[in-house]
Amino acid sequence: MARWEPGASDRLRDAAMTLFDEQGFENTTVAQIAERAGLNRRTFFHHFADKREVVFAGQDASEELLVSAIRAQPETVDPMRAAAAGLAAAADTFYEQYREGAELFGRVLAASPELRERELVKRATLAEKIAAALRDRGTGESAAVVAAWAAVAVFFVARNQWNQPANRRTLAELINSELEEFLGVVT
Amino acid sequence: MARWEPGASDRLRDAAMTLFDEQGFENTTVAQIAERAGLNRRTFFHHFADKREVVFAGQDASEELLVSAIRAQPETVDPMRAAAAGLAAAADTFYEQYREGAELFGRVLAASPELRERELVKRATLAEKIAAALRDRGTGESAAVVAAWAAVAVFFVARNQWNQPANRRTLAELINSELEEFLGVVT
DNA sequence: CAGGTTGATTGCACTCAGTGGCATCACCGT
DNA sequence: ACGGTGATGCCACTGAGTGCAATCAACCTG
Repeated sequence: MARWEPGASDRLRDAAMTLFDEQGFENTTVAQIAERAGLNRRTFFHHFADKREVVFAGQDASEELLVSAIRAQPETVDPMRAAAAGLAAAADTFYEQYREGAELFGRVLAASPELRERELVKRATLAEKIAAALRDRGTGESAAVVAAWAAVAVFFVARNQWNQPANRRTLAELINSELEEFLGVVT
Repeated sequence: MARWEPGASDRLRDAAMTLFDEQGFENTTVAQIAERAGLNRRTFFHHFADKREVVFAGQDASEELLVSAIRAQPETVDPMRAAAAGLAAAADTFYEQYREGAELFGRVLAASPELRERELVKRATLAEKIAAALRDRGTGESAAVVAAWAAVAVFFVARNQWNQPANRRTLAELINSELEEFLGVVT
């Protein structure tokens, strides 16, 4: 077996997710992950900053899309609808084909407080990006931050519903209906 | 010196905050904190679950107040205003007297990504409590979560402004003005 | 006051995450 | 063939967090 097998990151990620699912995040050591991927422990840390990051690998790919979708919204659309439209666009392109992966991801995440903590960082950076895009559209400094966090909350509420096995609606649909439900109660 | 000096937790917390401020969070070891507090390293972990928790010690004291203030709001008040009123009430009682402490807290937090990550967990549990209180008032399941996160965002935006040295307004005032600015742009 | 109970503190040994430095290897262009 | 580049491997080290058992101060009870 050649030492230079391609796709080291992917192999590490697959090994990690499988082990996390089987044994739990805390009961899995980085050494085990590396061994299953046929790599060295040290190599794991060349690919991922820490043990938690491997779970979220490649999730920022959708973010330029998100931001440009927000910018593409007409000036007349209010900030929350603009942000939600961006999230729905990103969801359509990147989420709909991942149902199986999303289930595994959700299961692993739900089982580990440490991973849920890290996910909150992802939420926060997402909210920051959205807020910046909203500011560029002319929304006030503070209102942009609040609207961004509200939109992110809409997104995650929708994603939870989308992850339920019984669900048959698309993520974008769920985002829009959650958004309207929220806007309905605050006016 | 008796071995049984009272206030071990407080001493540990003071030692930790001072050291974090002087040297940074990552450059400070638990052993240093314990030594400065005149205690053993192991004792630190009997008082705090981990090195990050010491920074947030005693912050949940205001949460019953928050929840009861939300419940005390008239039925006619919309969810976001109810949540913000609760936050303002908690702010009035617990924050206004801590200006100096809040500055130190803010400085330490701003200097450490690890601590900001942990703070997001605090935000999330706060949002959960608010959402539960809103549901009890009759707000729909999903809208309650979104409104809660939006209210929490309002709170933290306001707290950031309140922490600025130039600021002269109370935290409750800032919460209300940020809230109205947000509600103004989403309608 | 002796003796027992309780809870806070201590000490030790251990696992494991994460890091720094350096060697090694595969591959690519010339 | 040769030098460069980047991915991988090895080793040793620091420090967080844990499990377990011993110790000690204070308090209670008879």
